[in-house]
Amino acid sequence: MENIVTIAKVLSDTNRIKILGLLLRNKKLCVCEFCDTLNLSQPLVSRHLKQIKASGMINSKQEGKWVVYSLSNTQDSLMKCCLSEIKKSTHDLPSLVSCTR
Amino acid sequence: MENIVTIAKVLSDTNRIKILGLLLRNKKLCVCEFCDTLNLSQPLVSRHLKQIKASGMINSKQEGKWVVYSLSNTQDSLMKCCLSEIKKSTHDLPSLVSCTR
DNA sequence: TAATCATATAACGATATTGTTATATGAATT
DNA sequence: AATTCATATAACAATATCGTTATATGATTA
Repeated sequence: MENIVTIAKVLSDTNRIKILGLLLRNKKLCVCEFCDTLNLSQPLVSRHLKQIKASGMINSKQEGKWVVYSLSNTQDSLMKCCLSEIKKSTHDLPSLVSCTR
Repeated sequence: MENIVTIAKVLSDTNRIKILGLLLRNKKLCVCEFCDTLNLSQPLVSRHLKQIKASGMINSKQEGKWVVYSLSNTQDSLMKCCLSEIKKSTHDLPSLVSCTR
């Protein structure tokens, strides 16, 4: 039951859905790519990423100056189901503003 | 995307999960049965039911003195997936305290 | 029609969440 | 070593949510 609540809390915010939607279409993304693509402030994105990560849905890795986030490859059936729903419902996200440095 | 957020908000509270869990095992239940079975106050249950109903997951019907709630029969794939998860994770709910009048 | 029963709503305090601005940290570059 | 770049954290106001107590509503029963 706690697992459901945990996932549900992650998915109960539009910006976090968008972040996950972007990750479904791009293997790995750094923080500034979320910011620039979704037009969200950097601290806001950082905190959302932290919340999502706490649920186990994504993980992060330092790569040079950047911290790169990607989807965890989960076996959890609810997560898989939710991710497929997110993919369907985020087809209209702005196209990626890449971090080119 | 709003559909996901709507469902997620419903599922982001343990008591609402329990309410749905009870409804998965009992076709129709009146408010006092939720209260007595889950040991929750009547106003709290009423409000949770109202929130769940607003999402379309359940519906209600006046039956004499009672208002009886039941699951909507939805085609929504996310809802179906979530309900099946809730069923799995609520196997340990207290046994129903029926309304006997 | 008055009383009772079942449910809904209102009002409240406590806590959580969101987004903002300011600042800290930590890695790379100069 | 100092600066710059990318990210994280802190502090804050605004809003939302949870659970409680008190009360209103609406249907049944006496």
